[in-house]
Formats: sequence, C-alpha cells, structure tokens
Amino acid sequence: MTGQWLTADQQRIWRDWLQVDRLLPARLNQQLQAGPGLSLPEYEVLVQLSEVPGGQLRPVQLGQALDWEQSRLSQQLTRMRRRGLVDRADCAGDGRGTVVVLTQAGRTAIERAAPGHAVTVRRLVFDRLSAEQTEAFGRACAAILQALRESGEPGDPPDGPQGRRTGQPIPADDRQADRTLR
Amino acid sequence: MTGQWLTADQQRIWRDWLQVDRLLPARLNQQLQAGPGLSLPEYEVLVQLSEVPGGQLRPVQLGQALDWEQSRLSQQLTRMRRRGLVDRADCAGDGRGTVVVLTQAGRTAIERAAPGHAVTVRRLVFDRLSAEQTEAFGRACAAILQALRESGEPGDPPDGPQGRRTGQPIPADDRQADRTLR
DNA sequence: GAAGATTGAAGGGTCAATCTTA
DNA sequence: TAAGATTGACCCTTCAATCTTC
Repeated sequence: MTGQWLTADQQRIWRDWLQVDRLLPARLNQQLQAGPGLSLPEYEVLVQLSEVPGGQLRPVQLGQALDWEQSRLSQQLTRMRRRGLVDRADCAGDGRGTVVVLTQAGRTAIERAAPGHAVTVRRLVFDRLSAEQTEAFGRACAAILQALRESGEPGDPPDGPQGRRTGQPIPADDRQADRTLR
Repeated sequence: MTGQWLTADQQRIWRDWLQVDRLLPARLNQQLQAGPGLSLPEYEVLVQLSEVPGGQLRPVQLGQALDWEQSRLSQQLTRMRRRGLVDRADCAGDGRGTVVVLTQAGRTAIERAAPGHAVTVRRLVFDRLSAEQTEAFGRACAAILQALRESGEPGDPPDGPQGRRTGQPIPADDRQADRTLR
C-alpha cells in the first residue's frame, strides 16, 4: 500500500483515503439499492436527465454533464434501457445521433431515490465534519483535482524514477509480468 | 437552484470529491500499467506479500491486511496466478487452507513498481497540500472512515425518508428533492 | 454446524475496433 | 476524414451457492 518515500503520517493518511475511496461509494450504492433499487451510476444518469426539461439529452451532452467517456455511457445506457429506466430514440437533426429519453419508470425511480441519497451523503460525510474540517477537506479535494487535471492530458510524462523512461521494450525478466493487463 | 438537502458549499465539495474518487485511482492505475504493467489491486496484493518474510500468507491473513472480502481476494488471486505473479500451495497445518506464495516474477514486478508509485502518490496528492491541509485532509478521511465503520454492520438503519417498497407514486413533498448531486 | 476457500453470474469500467453519417 | 455512437473483450467487485475440512 505504501512505498518507501512517504512519511509515516502520509502513509497513514493514504491508507485511510484508500479505504474511504472504496467504502463510501459502496455504502452509497447499498443505500440506493436497498430502497429505490438503483445503483449509483444509474442514479447519476437519472439525475442529469431529470434536471432537463423533457427528460431528453443527446449522449454527448449527457457524457459531458457526467464527465464520462462515450463508451462507458453507452454501456451504462444499454443496461438501463434493458431495465426500462431510459429509452433511446433517433435524433431529428442528426442522422448519426440518438436521444436518450427518461421513461416514466426512470422519473419515478429518481424522484423516490433523491431525498434518501442526500440524507446518506450528509450522514456519512458532512455531519461528521466541523465547519473548518469541511472547508479544509474541500480545499484538499480541489487541490488534488487540479493536480489530476494538470497531469492529465499533456505530454503525459509517465513519471517515476524507474525504468520506463526510455520507451524500450521490457527486459526479458519482465516478460511474464505484464501481458494480460488490458 | 440549491437543494434543501446540501448547502451550496457542500454540493461543490461533494462534486469535487466524486471526481477525485474516480480520477485518482484511475491515474494510479495508468501509471502502474504504463511502466511495471500492474493494476492497482495487483500492486496492493504484491505489497502485502513482499512485506512478509518468505513472501507467503494465508488468504485469510492477506484479506485482513487488505481489508478485502474473501471472495474478492480469491477472484483476484486466480487472475494473478494466471499471470504468474503469485502461486497457491497447500497449507501444512490446516487441510482446509492454502498458502499464497509470491513468485519471483511477482517480486520483480513489485520491486520495480514501488518507487514510481510512491512518487505518483506524492506528486498527485501530498505535494499539493500544505502541512495544515494534509493534516486536515487526514482528519477528514479518518472521520468519514469512522462514520462508515459505525454505520457498517449494525441494524443498518436504511435511513432517510425513502424506502417505499409499495411501488406507490411519490408523495408530493418529495417531488422537489435536490437533483444537483452529480 | 462453522471456518477456509473457490466458483458462477451479473453489474460496472476501460480499451480497441467498428459502423454510420456529416 | 472526423464525429456520434455502439460493441466485444477483459478486468474488477459483489453476491449467493458450493465444497471441503475442522
């Protein structure tokens, strides 16, 4: 979980963050499943559609609103369509495109799910933090987010002091260790 | 429009956290893939094994160290075994059990991956935070983690005003629930 | 029966390839 | 060619069922 180049404090914080990163979404998922029978990704999609008049969006717009990749969105919409939460329709203006339509079942589901979800977020996160802690937590998230975005698209330095800088093929020793990963 | 469930500040922080929650692990995964050809879950398993003399652990111990469920660990070990990163052996003392063994390929992989991973964690997280911010971030993570653990197993109050199993239409009150939660 | 562990199925996420239309 | 969108393959995670051994 940790390398040799983090301080003891940093290691502890890092381990805690890894746990939060895993457990918090899992808990939100459980809560949504238990009552309204929605997954967190389903909830996020439905929120976006329900906020728009007519409950319709082009996949591209939906993807931008969620900051999701096209492929992920498409896969998710296929599953949600199977469940009857959304539907797909041809797009009037553009022959290439489609329109995602919120069904009545989808609208019912999101309207039933929203209050309890917000309550859970407050209970697990914000009710636990003092005003100063909330503020500090927000600043930390914003700072990390900025780092993620800055290091995101550019030359994308693979970074790190170890081997890969040269772009050479991996030495024979490694061959066995890195084939099957996507 | 701001919902009545989270304040505007809380909504902003929550959206940022959701992004960090998604982007940070993805970036760590990318970095591990690019060089050492490991996934983040693989890395975590290898770290645990490499820290133990002999590079061997019972699955139960490994699961406790990682705080993973048995099933998840077993599935992960099956894939890693296929890749030659670990191996499985019968347990001497207990006929039911097995032992997970770090292979030479696995040791090579983790030793090569660790420095770059630590650098990435520092670069994306800790280099971005002042001492006070780090401290506050750590306290916030710890507090949230505590909330997650406390609300974990017990009666698990489904919490919240939702929870309609009856399939009724929603009460008028709930209609305007906050939709801005990402 | 309980504990250690594995497996099958299903939802979720990502990458690469593909198809159609602008 | 580029943009909108989908699909197939594979990895990750969880749940329920199962199998063996204590």
